[in-house]
Amino acid sequence: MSEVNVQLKDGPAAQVPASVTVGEALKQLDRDAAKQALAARVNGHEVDLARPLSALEANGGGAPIEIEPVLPATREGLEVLRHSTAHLLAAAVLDLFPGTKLGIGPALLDDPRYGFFYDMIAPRMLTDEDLPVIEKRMRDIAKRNLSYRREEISKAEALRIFAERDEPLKCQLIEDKGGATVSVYYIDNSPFIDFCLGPHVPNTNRLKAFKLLSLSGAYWMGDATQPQMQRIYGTAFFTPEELDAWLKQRQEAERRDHRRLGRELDLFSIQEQYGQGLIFWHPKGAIIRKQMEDYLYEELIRRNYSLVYTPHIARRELWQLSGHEQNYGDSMFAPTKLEETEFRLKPMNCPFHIGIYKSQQRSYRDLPQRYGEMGTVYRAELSGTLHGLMRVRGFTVDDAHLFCTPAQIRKEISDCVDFVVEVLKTFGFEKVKFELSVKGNETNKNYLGSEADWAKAETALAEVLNEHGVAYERIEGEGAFYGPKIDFKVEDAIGRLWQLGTVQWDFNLPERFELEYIAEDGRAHRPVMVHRALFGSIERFFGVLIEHYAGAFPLWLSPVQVAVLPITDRVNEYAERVAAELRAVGLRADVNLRSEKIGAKIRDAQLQKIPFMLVLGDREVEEDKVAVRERTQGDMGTMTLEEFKQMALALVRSRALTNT
RNA sequence: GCCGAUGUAGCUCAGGGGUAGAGCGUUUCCUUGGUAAGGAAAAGGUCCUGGGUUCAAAUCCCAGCAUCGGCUCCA
Repeated sequence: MSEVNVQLKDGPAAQVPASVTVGEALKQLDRDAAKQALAARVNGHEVDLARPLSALEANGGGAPIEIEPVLPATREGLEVLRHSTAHLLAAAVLDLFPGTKLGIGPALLDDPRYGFFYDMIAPRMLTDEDLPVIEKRMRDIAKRNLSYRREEISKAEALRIFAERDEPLKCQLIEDKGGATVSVYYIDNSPFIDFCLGPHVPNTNRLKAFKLLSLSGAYWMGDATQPQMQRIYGTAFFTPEELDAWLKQRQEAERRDHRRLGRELDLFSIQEQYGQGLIFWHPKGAIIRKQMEDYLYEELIRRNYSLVYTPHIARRELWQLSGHEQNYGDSMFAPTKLEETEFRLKPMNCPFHIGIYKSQQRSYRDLPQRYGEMGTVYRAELSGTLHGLMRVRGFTVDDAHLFCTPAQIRKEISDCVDFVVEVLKTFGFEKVKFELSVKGNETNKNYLGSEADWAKAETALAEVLNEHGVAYERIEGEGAFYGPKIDFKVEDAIGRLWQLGTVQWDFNLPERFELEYIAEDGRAHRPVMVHRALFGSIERFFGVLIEHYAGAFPLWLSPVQVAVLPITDRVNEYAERVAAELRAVGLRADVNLRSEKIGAKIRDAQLQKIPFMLVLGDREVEEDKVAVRERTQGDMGTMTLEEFKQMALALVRSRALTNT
């Protein structure tokens, strides 16, 4: 019998019969690893443990076959586990609902919300009540310790098998993706078979900690014109402890939901009777917004922007000239007519800023022109997409448009990225995802601008990001049709990514509006235009901010900065005087005169996440001092009111993120 | 817009074919206290809206609206 040399990666070697499986070979090399392994990498390729070595390509020159276990607690291990659990889910559904047509069922590793899903079309619509039943069946199947069995068959054979089982979606996948031979996976003694590359765990009893999470619709191939399938989401871990910890963390995260905190802290509301997706900023939310805007205005002026204000509606022809009506008309509110003239609400501010640019002839000496505005826009978002402050129909963009010469644009973009980084730092965002979105090769997007334009712009954007030491992901096909852009996104409490600001290069509007400046040569030239937003939508930024701080804002943003808490009503007057003095220097102070014990007043202030409390009793009046309690540090002892004011004002002025 | 779920007091939620429930909050009274809940009483409801079934609907059925989780979209 022929023998082959095998070697554990970075480990011992051995000689084994060529007929053994990968798992058996691994056992010879490392008994412990073989026990734990979910799959293995053989010469760098992930395969099942049950694959015979003879079926895998031998190395030339007698070099040993390299085997590496795919272990739990690794990304690859988790992927195998979750992917196998998705198969188990499909097996359970097929068992319970014969005739179900399978779509796709991948593992999800980078989505903090879910671990896997399977898309399918069941003979009847599934409901939430089916999930526990399906989950139970999954457990039953898992306990039967059934094997995941791989087979390699010809494409024609695979098509025949899946056609026979009336799996049209699988047939389409095989047609689209399959080579001459394809691999299929069975779960033995179950009705399940899938067109799949693998690898998978050897058998179902490796799946011990999984949970189905939710049911939703999903379009086949992600295309809204295709039939809608049902998607079941779930997650899986190696141990029940890991699963429990994850579920618990998820619950914690839900407590940080900005919609919940918005209500509890009285920051904002959305009122059904006034309209979906329209935000009411309550006094406490509004004062935070004011701080955000003040900060930004300060920076705009410091960075030599010009502030502008523009209208909320404009003649329809403007949106036709700008191209918004043609390209985004579906998301614009319908026109409204006045004395034979049609107007439309603005979905963007750019045409207005262009109007200001065009209001006079521009010389190269006037450039760059940087127009900044908190511009409120309205977009007809589909009802199903609305989400708290994150996705709304009316919002305010901290919008700016830069008009410059080609020679200036590199510097302008660099300054924009610098600005972005500064803003994110000021608000304490550390985990930010930057994306460089560039042209793709889709045919449905009618890209403007030459290849050379795109290449030049992309290079400039990439270089600027590198210069600022910003890690980014390059995404093809995500660029706007009119130019490449830098987007940045942050996560909400449960890990959904939301886009905040953007820096976009525009090849389109300067052409459409025939923008010009007179250059040194005395002739008219076309300026370059950049769109730039930092918060993006102030509403969305606020929503993300609420979740980021779980409502416990830094002092400078806190709606109430100081809660003045008299212990007895003998000191109410002193408390009022202290609050008045705080307000006189610009600190936001509230006095709690309720007939409650000090513990209750402190509790109220803590729950409202007020940064500082001043506890005032007879002793403080006597000494003319205040007893300071900080939100997280607790009792800080007494000091004079003057000392407290200086401390608080210093924290506010520096926009400190913590009070230590 | 599409698929699924949900809609009961200001908030969080229980209940359920025949007087509408709790906790928190609110108001009033008592209490004047030293670093996360003092006591008592009261007020507070179109049980989302509209239709249907029924002697009787908040409860069952249908439709609509809104919200939630996704999908699609996202300048």
